[in-house]
Amino acid sequence: MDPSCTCELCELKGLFFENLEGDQLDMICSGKVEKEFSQGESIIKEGTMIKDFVYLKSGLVKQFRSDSYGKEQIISISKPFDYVSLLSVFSNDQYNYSVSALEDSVTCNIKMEDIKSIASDNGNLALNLLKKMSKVADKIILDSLAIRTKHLRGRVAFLLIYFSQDVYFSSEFDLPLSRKEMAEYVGMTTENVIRSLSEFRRDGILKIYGKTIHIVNMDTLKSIAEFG
Amino acid sequence: MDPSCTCELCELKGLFFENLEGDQLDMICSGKVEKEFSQGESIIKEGTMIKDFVYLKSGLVKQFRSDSYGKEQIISISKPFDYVSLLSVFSNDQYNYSVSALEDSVTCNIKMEDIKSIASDNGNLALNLLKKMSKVADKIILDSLAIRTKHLRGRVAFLLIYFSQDVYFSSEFDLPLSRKEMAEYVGMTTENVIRSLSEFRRDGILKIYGKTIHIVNMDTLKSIAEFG
DNA sequence: ATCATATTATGACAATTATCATATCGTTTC
DNA sequence: GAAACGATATGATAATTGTCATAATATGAT
Repeated sequence: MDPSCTCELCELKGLFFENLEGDQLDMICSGKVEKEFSQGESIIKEGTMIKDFVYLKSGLVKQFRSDSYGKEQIISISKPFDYVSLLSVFSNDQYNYSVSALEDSVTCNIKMEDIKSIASDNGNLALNLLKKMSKVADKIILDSLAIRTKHLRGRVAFLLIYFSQDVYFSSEFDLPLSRKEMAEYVGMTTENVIRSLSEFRRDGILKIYGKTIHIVNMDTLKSIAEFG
Repeated sequence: MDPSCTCELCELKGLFFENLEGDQLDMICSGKVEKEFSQGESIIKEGTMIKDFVYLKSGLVKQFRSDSYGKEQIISISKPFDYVSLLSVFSNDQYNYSVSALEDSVTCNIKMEDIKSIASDNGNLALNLLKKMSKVADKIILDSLAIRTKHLRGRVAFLLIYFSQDVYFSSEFDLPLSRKEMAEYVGMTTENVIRSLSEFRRDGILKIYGKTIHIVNMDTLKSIAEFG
């Protein structure tokens, strides 16, 4: 094996390439390109040709698209170990969504041809991809159903809990989204996101310092996310 | 090859099993079970163990789940050539959704072990599955985003256009959903679905005879789906 | 520092949607 | 056929959400 290959040491190897050895790993390793993006930078643009299979090594990204009015809708937020160039990649030749960096991020890019050629030789890797993809797609669908049934306050609560429990593992964190982006994600207006946050602050559920959120009363917030 | 195998003649063979020959095709063929369901019958129940990979040979089905209030939400409607047991199948051990027949339907059921064992031997088949699955998941996500941005009348219009253009290929058809189910699909109340239909009738866009819908003015309906 | 600009914030009001009550129609059951 | 039931239908009203106006605060450029 190529001794200069660093993929063997990559903590994300197990994500897709568990069953990869020798020549196949060398192929991925020599063909891969790592790219860095600063906060706010565009990673993938809706409508461009798909050339690479992209996954996130570090940082946080949003996937989004424009609706028929030109307004942006956020489809999902992904952290490392989640896909980035997920769904369209195996069925389309161009991206259905855009992706951009919510925090400074690093991606690993592998040519689609390489992935496809290896997957067709290595069924276990293909099955692994299938498993991972279905999990990610499922989460997007279930989250979108969950959001749909909630009232506005519940949607904002849902989002705050997500950041606290799944992304930052703390009751205090900096929101990676503007109020406007939060609105684009949960399908409401910016004003109503702000109003919901203000109400939570007024009711002693949150402390808010600009983008910094401190969840004081998680239990109440959870019951709002569930029923309110 | 087993001469009694009928899979070779199945018009859906190309869907997933294009690249299947000899022993592998025999394995699928001898293990498969076809099942018939009458309109309204349950095909898959949320929460039960996944044993089979199921696809639809004929008919029409809905996939749905219950929200935290116990209310049903329809996730998607599938016709033949679309998946039935789509997403959860490769990542979960139990179903996240239920499936039931909107019309008399026939499914073909293949043991998950057989699919997995063949996919791990046959990367091209696995890639084919990946391609098909990502297409289906993508459609569900994009449809759900599209519905979310519309007002009530636009959602009902969207649904009617879907049935007319993608399922029945006619401007006159029998709705396979009750008004209540239509509401569960597009996220609104039954009363408002009925109201929207009544308005369309009043405005000369539709003729309605119970479950039979005749779209008289498709152009107007399309502009309502797009902007109204 | 100062200006211009975008984001956050709040209120008043309008539009949309849900809820509740009630009526009609069609189907099934006896 | 009559009774009972569920689906469809419509109106009145309440609740929710969006729109518009305006102000305060933060951010970035010069």
